[in-house]
Amino acid sequence: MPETIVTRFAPSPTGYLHVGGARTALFCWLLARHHGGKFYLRIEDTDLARSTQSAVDQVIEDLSWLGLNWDNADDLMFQSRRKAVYDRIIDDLKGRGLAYDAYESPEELANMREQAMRAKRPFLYPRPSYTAEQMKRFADEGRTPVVRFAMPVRDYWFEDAVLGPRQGVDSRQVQDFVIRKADGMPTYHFAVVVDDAEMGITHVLRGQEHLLNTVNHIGLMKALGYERPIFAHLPVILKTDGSKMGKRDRDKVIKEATQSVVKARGVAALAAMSGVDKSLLARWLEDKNAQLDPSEHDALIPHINLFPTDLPAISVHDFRKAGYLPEVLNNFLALLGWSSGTDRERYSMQELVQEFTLERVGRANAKFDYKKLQAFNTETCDAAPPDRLLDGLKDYLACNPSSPLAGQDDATLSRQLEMNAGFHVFAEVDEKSRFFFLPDEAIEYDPKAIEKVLIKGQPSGLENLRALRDRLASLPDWTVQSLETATKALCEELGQGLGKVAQPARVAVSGGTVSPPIFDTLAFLGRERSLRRIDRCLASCAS
RNA sequence: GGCCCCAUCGUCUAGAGGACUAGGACACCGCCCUUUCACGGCGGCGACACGGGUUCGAAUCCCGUUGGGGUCACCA
Repeated sequence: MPETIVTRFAPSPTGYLHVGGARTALFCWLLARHHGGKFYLRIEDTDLARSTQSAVDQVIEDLSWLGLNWDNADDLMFQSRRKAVYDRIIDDLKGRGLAYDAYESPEELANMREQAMRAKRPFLYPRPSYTAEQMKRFADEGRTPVVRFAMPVRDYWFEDAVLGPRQGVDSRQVQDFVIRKADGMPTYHFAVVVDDAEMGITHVLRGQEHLLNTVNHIGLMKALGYERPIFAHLPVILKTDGSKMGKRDRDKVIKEATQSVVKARGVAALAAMSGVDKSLLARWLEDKNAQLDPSEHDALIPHINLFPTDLPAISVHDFRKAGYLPEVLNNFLALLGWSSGTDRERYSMQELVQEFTLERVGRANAKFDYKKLQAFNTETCDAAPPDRLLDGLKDYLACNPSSPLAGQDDATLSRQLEMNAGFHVFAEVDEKSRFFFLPDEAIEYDPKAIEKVLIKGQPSGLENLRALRDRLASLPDWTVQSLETATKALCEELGQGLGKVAQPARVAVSGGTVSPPIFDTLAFLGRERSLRRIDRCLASCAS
C-alpha cells in the first residue's frame, strides 16, 4: 500500500447527487480519513452540453451537508478548464503513433453496430487505414475527426481490491476508443486517467459499472507512463440509483405496488382514495405496456405503501428535505456494501473513520431499504442531544421554507421537538405541529374525527368537552401540571377514562385525532387560544 | 446476444472447512406500555438458489445450471 493514500470523488455535474454517488464519495472519504490521507473533489464536466453550474453547486452542497470535506477546497479541479493540458498529451500520443484521427460519423458507427447486431456478432471498432481518396472525401465533406487511442491488443487482467484478482477481459474484447471528441473535449476515459495521475490518486474507488472501463484506462496509463493506482469497484446500489433505471422502471415499480394493494382492496377503493379515474386505473393495471402520467403517479403513491425511496432517482437532497440527519444517512450508506464483521451497526462518523477498511467491503449488489434508514434516524434522534436536534430541524426548515415552523424562534422549535419525541424524521415534527401555528379560525375539523370523537357515545365527547372547558377556564394557572391535575380530577368525577376527555379536546384544538400529548399541547397553545378553539369547536358542532 | 460481476432470512448483512440447531439489524406478526400518533419493552416467524463433485466433515473449496446485476457511446 502506498505511503500516503489519496482518493478522490469525481462526479459529473449533470444533476443532483444520488445516493449511489454519495456512497462512493463516503467510501473514498472514509478510506482517506482512516489512513490519514487526502480526499479530493474533481468536477468531471467534459460533457459541455450536460454540465451546469447549478448542478455543480448542488453536488457541493450535498457533499458539504454530508460532512464529506475535501482537501482541495481552495483549488477545485474542473476538467472543462484543462483542455490545453489534455490537448498537449493527446497530440503527443498522436505524434508517437499511439493515437490517430478517426473520421466515421456517429451515424456510420451506429450503422456498423446495427449490422453487427443483425449478424449476431459483437461489434468491435476496426482500426481503419484510410486511402488518400477517402481522406479527400472527408476533407470535402468538412468532417471533424475524433481521436482514438490505439489500444494494444492483448489480455488485460488486473487485481481489484474488492473483487479480487484477475478482473478484466481477454484480447478479443479489446478495441480502440475515443479519447478526444469532435468538439475538442477529451472523453471521460482520457481525462480520468490524466487527472488521477496528476493528482497523485493512489486508490480509485467507483461503482462496479466502471469495472470494464478499467481495461481502457490501464491501456492509457501504460502508454502515458503513469503508475497504476489501486482499483476498488464497489457493489451497485439497486433501485434508487436513477441513472440505472429509466422512466419505465418508475412506472413499473408503482404498478407492482398498486397491484398488491388492488388485490387486497379492489380497484374501486383505490380509485376513490387516490382520485385517479377508475377505468384509467384498471386499463393501466391490465396493460403491461401502459404508463401513467407523473401527476397520477403522485396521486397513487400515498396510498400504495410506497415510499419515495422505493422509487428510482433518489437524491441526497430528497433525504435532507424529508428531515433525515446527515450522519444517519452516512451510517446507513456505509452499511450498504461495508460491514465491520461484528454485530454492530450504529456508528458515528468518527467511529466509521476508525473502523473503515477496504478489506471489509463486500462484493454483492445491495438494495436500498428505506424503512431501515428511517429506523436508524428515529433511534438517532431519540438519543441525540437537544441542540443537535435543533440544528437538524433548522436545517430541515431551511430546505422547507414554506413550513409554518420556518419563522419560529429556537425556544419554540425546541419545545416542538420535545413534545414530538419519538418522531422518525423532521418532516413528521413539521406535520404534527402545524396546527399550533395556524390562526384559530383556520383550524379545519376532520369530519370523521368529529363524528367518532364528539358525536358518538353515550356521554358524547361533546358533553365531556363542555365540562372540560368550564373546568379549564377556571384554572388559576395554565401549566402542564395543573392542566393534567384538573383534567384527571374531572375524569374521576365523571367516572370516565382519560381518553374520553382528552380526545375531544385534541380534536377541538388541533382539528384531528393526532397531536402531541394533550397537556403539552394545551399548555403550549396557551389559555386564550385553547379556550377559543374549544369554543369554536363546540359552536360548530352545535350548529 | 457477446463479455464481465455477483448469489446466506422479505431487506442489509455476520460467516474466511468442524465453534452453525446459521448470529445481528430493519421489516413483519403477537403481547405489554399508553390520553391520540408515535417512542419503548418482551417474544415469535424467517435464509445457506439448484445439481454435481472434493473432504472423515461444506453456507464456507471446485464445476455446471438457474437467477440477478453490469457493460458493449464522440455519457460519465
